[in-house]
Amino acid sequence: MSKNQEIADLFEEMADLLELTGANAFRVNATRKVARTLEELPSDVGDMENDPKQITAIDGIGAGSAKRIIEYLQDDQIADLEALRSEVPTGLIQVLGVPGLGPKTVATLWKEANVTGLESLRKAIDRGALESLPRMGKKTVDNIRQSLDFVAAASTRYRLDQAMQEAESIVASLSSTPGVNKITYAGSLRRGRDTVGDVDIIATTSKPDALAERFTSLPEIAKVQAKGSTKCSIRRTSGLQVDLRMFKNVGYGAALLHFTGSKEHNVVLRQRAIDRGQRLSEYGLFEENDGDEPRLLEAESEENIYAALGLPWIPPPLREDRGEFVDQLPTLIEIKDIRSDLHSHTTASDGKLSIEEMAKAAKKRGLKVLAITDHSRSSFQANGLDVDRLKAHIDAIHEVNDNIKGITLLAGSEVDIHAEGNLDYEDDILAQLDIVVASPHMPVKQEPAAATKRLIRAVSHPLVNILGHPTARLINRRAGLEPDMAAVVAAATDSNTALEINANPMRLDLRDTHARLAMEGGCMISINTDAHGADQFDLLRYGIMTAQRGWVTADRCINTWTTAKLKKWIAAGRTS
DNA sequence: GCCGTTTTCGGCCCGACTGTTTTCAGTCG
Repeated sequence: MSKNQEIADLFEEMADLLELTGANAFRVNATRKVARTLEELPSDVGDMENDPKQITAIDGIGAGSAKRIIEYLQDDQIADLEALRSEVPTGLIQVLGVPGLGPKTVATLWKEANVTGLESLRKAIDRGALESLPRMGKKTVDNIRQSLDFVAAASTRYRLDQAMQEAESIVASLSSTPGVNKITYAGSLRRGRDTVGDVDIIATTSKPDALAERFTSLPEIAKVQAKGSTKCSIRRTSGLQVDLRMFKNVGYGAALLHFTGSKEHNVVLRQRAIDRGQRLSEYGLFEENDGDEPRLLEAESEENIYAALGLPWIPPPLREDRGEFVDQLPTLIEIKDIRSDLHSHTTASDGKLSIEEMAKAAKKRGLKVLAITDHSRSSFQANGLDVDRLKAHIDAIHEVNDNIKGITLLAGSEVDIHAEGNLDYEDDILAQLDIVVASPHMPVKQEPAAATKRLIRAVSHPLVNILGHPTARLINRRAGLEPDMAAVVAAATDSNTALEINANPMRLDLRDTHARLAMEGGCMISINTDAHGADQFDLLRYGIMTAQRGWVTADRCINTWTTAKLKKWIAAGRTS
C-alpha cells in the first residue's frame, strides 16, 4: 500500500500545529502543499527511501520536507512533528475546524483561556471565560457556540447529487428575481467533485438588494450568516452552506472563473497574470497602467480570459492544478457520446422493473444498448440468481430482445468477486452470458494487498468484460477497498477488461483520480448507472462528471461505441 | 518551507463581511 496518504496526513497535521504556534504563513502553506502533492502523487514515495533526489525532484517538495519524509520512512516518526505535538494540544486541531475560528483566535483561546479541545472550548464558553478576551464580544461568542453545535451535528461534506439538487432548485427560484441577468452555480459543484463542502452561486444583477432579500428569505434556511450587497451566505436546514455572489451586469466570466476554482487552479492563473504584468481577480484581468488605475483587459467570458493568458478554455472538471496548463487539452467525454448502459438490474434480483420495462426506459433515454446484469447467487441479500434462475433469465432477456425494436439487450450478470478473487459462477455458466460485469461486494474490508490480488485475479479472467465499482466504496459511509490501483489498471489493460465508473452518486467508483490512472495506464473505461429503476438512468450525469475529472475521452469509453464495435470487443476479450 | 534564463535572498493571490473597532484584525473562499 502506498505510503503517500499516510505521510500526507502527517504533513497536514504539521501545518495545523505550525499555524497554531504562529509560524510564518508561507511556511504553513508550503507544508500544506507538500501534503496535497503527496496525496495526488501517482508513484509511491515509500519506494524512494534511498533516493532523496527523487523526492526533491517532485514539484513542491524541497530538501526539508524530503528529509522529514525519509525520516518517517526509516524511523516511523518525524522529530519536528513530535516536538510540535508536545508543544501544542492536538485537540486544538478540531477547534480549528469550527467555522469562524482561525489560527489566531484558537491560539488566543488556548493561551488565554486554557482551551485545548472542543470539550474545553464548550466549558470555557459556559463559564463566560471568553468575553474578557480581546476582540471577543457577545456576538462572537454566540456565533462560536452555534458553530460548535453545527460541527457536533453535521457531516462536513455533502454528496454531489445532494448538493446539486439544492443548488439547482435555488438557482431556479432566484432566476426570475427582477434585475437578475445571469445566475448559475460555480465552485466544486461545477467542477463535479464527488463531494462538496458548500455551494457557490454567481449572479449578475442590476438590483443586488432585491436578490439578496430574496435569497435570504428562501424556504429551508436555518441561518442567515451574512447579508451584503455583493455577498450573502446562508445555511440550509440540511446543513449545507450556500454562498451567493452578486455582480453588476459586467464581468460574469471573471466572476464565474474565480468562484469555480479550484483555489489551486486560481493561484496558478493569477501567477501567470503577474508574470505578464497583469492582475487577475473576480472582477477581471487587468493590466498595470503606470501608477494610474489598472486598465481592464477582459472580464466578460472565461474563454477570453484564458485566451489572454495564452491558454485554451479549460473545462471546469480539469481545474485542479493537475497538469491542465498545457496548449492542447483532450476532448472530454460528454453525455451525448454515451450509447449504452452495461450494468442494470431488474425484479429478477433487487431492481424495481421488469426486463421489458427497463428496456423501454433505457430506449426512451436514447440508449441503443442495455445490458441486464442482475446479481449472482452469493448476493442473497439482493435476491441473487442461482444457476437455474440465471439460465431462465438469459432466455427471458433474449426473448424480450427479439421482440423490441430500437434497442439491443445483452444478457449479462453482475457476478460477485469472492475474497480470493474467484467468481460466483463456474466458467461454463459465464460463457453463456453476452457480457460479464464482475464486482466486489462482500467482503468490503480487506487488507490492501489482498484486495489488489482479488481484483487482479478478477480482471484477468478471460470471461470478465468489466470490473464493476472497483473499490465498493460508499461516499460518506464506508471507505471500501484500497487496492494498488495502478497494478489493477495494468492487469486490466493486459486482459482487455474495462474498469467501471459507477455513476451512482453514492459510489462514483472509480473515483476521479483512479479514472485518471486508468486513462494513463491505457485500459478501457465503462460508465454505467447500475440502474435499479427508470429514474436511475438519469444518474449518468454524475458518472460523466467523474469521468471528465479523470480526463476520460469518448474513444476510451466502451459505452460510446457502436453496437457492432462493442460486440466485437466483448468477443475478442473472451478468446484470450 | 519552496522557488529561481533577470534572483541562492526575498518574495510568496485577492477581496468582502463580521464584529469589533475609531481605522482594522481575523476569517473565509
